[in-house]
Amino acid sequence: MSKDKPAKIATPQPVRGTQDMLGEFADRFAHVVDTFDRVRRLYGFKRVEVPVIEPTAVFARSLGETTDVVSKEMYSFEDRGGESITLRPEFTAGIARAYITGGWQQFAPLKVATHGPLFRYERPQKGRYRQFHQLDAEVIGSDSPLADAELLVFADQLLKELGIAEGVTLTLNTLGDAASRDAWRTALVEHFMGHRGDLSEDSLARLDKNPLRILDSKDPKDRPIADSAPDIDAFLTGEAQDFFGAVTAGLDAAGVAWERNARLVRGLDYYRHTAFEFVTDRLGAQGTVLGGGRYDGLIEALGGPPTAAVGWAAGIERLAMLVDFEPRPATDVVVVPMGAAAEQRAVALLADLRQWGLAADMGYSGNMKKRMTRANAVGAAFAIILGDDELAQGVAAIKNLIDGNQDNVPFDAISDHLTDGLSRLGRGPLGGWTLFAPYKGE
RNA sequence: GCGAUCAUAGCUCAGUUGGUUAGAGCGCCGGUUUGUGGUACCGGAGGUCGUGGGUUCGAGCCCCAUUGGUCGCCCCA
Repeated sequence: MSKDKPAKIATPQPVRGTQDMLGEFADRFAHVVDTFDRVRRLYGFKRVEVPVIEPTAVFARSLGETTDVVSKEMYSFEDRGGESITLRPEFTAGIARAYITGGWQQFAPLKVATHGPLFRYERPQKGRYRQFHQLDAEVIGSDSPLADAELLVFADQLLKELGIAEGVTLTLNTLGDAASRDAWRTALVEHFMGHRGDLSEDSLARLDKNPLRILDSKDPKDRPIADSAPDIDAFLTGEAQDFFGAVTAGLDAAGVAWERNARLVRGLDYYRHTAFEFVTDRLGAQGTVLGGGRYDGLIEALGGPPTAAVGWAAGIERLAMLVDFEPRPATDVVVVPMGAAAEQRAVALLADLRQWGLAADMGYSGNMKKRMTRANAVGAAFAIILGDDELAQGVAAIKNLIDGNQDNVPFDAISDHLTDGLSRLGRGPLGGWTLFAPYKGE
């Protein structure tokens, strides 16, 4: 080992497509989750937690072996016991598995919500990560269109409370029941076969794997062929038609705006009937902010009893990017002690402030000037200055950092002084958010 | 898996056809103000120009490779 040139330690880089969040984006992220958690209670959805890892079969069987997610995007590995384990690429399959193995049939119809990290081995780009995060809501064990409608009204209210509903539209389609879907699929394959030569390369591959996906192809070559393809409407059974009608009637009754998009399909195999996406043009190539649909066949495909279910998921990062907000300053009051005696008294005062519900802080070190500078930098409304002079008089010097006024306040009047001052400034006593968007708080 | 594009200080960036000691703003530290922040002025620290090769008398700049970021295709939230 050389003494004058120690080998430089190479810092490990973060895994591609993962992100560290600090400051503003972390605040936005938390705000999305907080809002979801509040709204979800209004709709009676229970919080559930499910594992981040599942046996690979949970996803392979439910999403469809040929889907991209399963065939090339899963983080799978063998554990020490030789079992194939996969980091969840979505929530629905794991929740369906839990429903079966946990005996949750007894609670049907069951409304559950969760959120957390998901993993997909994809090329990162705007609004797309290898570890990403979703909000998720499911209604399991009901074949009523009221469940579909309720879920959509829930999603709509969530987006409104996040203040992003204006740039986002709900697009809706039906894939029909199994019989409708099969008949439609056959007709589509026939139609596309007739135009084989004119299809894009990607769509030729889709013709084998998932012909429905040709319908929403972005390739201009495909558009005329896709646009002239038959809609599902002609193939819908009477029941399927009634079902879709009931869903849209529910939306209309609840005042939720929607658009029919007959070209909207879903990539995963398990979807039936209702399929929907809330889309925006503000996220580059990633238009979908929240998506889902009905998946009546999934639980059976996992070996459970025939069970109807609907659900949706929303990308937290994508929502967080759309949210337009100003974080409220995190600290209201900063305590500035001078000298050892004052610091002891200040520690006691700091504990009181926090117990009164004020967002209060005190630096670990620094002279007065430094501490005042920091108090200002964090956006505090008040600095409480404690030195020997104040201790001798039994007062604290409280400086209003907004208008610069300073008062000597007896210790027993500090609480009232601060509370009054904060309310005059429009700051509530507890940490919260001041939003441009309508947000009513708890 | 494919394509485009970028990489210079903690951050955002400038760097002229290749030419001495690589610059700015912000931030940080110190001072003007040894008990007072936000404005102003003065000073300071901080960079092996992503990494490795090559061309050249000479490379931040040109060439090749590699890694990473960003954006797009596929697919998806």
